[in-house]
Amino acid sequence: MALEHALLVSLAERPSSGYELAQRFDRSIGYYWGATHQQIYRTLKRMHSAQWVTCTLITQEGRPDKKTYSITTSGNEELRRWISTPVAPATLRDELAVKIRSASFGNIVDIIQEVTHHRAEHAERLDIYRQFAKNDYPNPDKLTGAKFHQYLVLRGGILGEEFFIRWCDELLEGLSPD
Amino acid sequence: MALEHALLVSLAERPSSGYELAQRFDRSIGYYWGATHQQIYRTLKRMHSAQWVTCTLITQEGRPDKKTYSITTSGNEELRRWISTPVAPATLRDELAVKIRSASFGNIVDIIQEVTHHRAEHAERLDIYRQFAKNDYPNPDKLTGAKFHQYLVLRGGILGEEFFIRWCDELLEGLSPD
DNA sequence: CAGGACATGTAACAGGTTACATGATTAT
DNA sequence: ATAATCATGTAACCTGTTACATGTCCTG
Repeated sequence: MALEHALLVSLAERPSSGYELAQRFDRSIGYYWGATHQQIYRTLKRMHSAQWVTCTLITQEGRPDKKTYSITTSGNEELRRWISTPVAPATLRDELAVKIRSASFGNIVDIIQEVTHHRAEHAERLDIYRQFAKNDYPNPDKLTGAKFHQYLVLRGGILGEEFFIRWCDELLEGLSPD
Repeated sequence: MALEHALLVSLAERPSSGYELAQRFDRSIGYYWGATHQQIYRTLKRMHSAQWVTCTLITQEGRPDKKTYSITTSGNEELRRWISTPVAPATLRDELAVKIRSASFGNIVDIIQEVTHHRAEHAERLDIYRQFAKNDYPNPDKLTGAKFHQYLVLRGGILGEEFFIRWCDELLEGLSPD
């Protein structure tokens, strides 16, 4: 399961609370592997039972207490083990495709509208990613190590949104409201 | 939920058994919305309770009996309703991205090998889709109706696999075994 | 004073995966 | 003989989503 390992990587980079991890999953990591805070809290608990992480309660004043998780030696081992274990290549899974296939059985105008909306959302995400690339990785050629790997993932996000937009454009070109 | 509606479209095209639907999900439909036979049987049962489909037991000789499902009027209504109800745009979800991000914490050679393997699988799928396009849709400009919509979905599959391959190429160019 | 940030959680449910089970016919 | 195709299912499990719950501090 990738969520556990995504959390392990995050914790290997720096110890964090569930709340902080959830925020990082909204930015950056979550761009290719989403998770809600509930999922994260639940998974952290399981990882704690497995002793992949330790948990320290930090009492704070003026703010709610928090729990800071850190990766353990056995968590690091698990991460290495997982990295060297092949996973299945991703498959596309877009509900829009199901709708396109059923276009003849419904209202074509509604479908065109929806494709337009999807295109806009993908374009918005692409914009965010490009901003991100510009601000955080201005000189990608000079990057090394973890930072460079993060950049490669961001590139995946950019190429992915470009693909979605191109497909939406083909759809809009092909579908006509007759 | 898209699986129900993908099955409704399939049944709107022609009445089928769960087994036949599972096969079509291996080909064509499953290229963008996968489902195992267990999922399909379970979902058909639910759809039957909802009266979106009718079920006829066909006794066969020399072969196991089968159940043929057909879409009902209320199933057609549900399909139309769903088509006109917006769904969220797809998000990418690739475990490979998680691995790339954790590349510094594991064996880089293993990761390069895995990217190579993913690239090969995506290239294989792309090949299949292109064959499919060539055989089943030789003159896309002249297509109309449902057949054209199917072609547009296949285009999505082709563009998607091209994207994955391009990303894998960037990864392989960027990652070096030091 | 309202709303957002901080911080963690329970509970119910929906959807997807994996393993196991059965059993006839046909092709190699 | 062995495997593949046809055909349907149960059961357990894992993952993901949605709603609800609590309570403080800070900012506008």
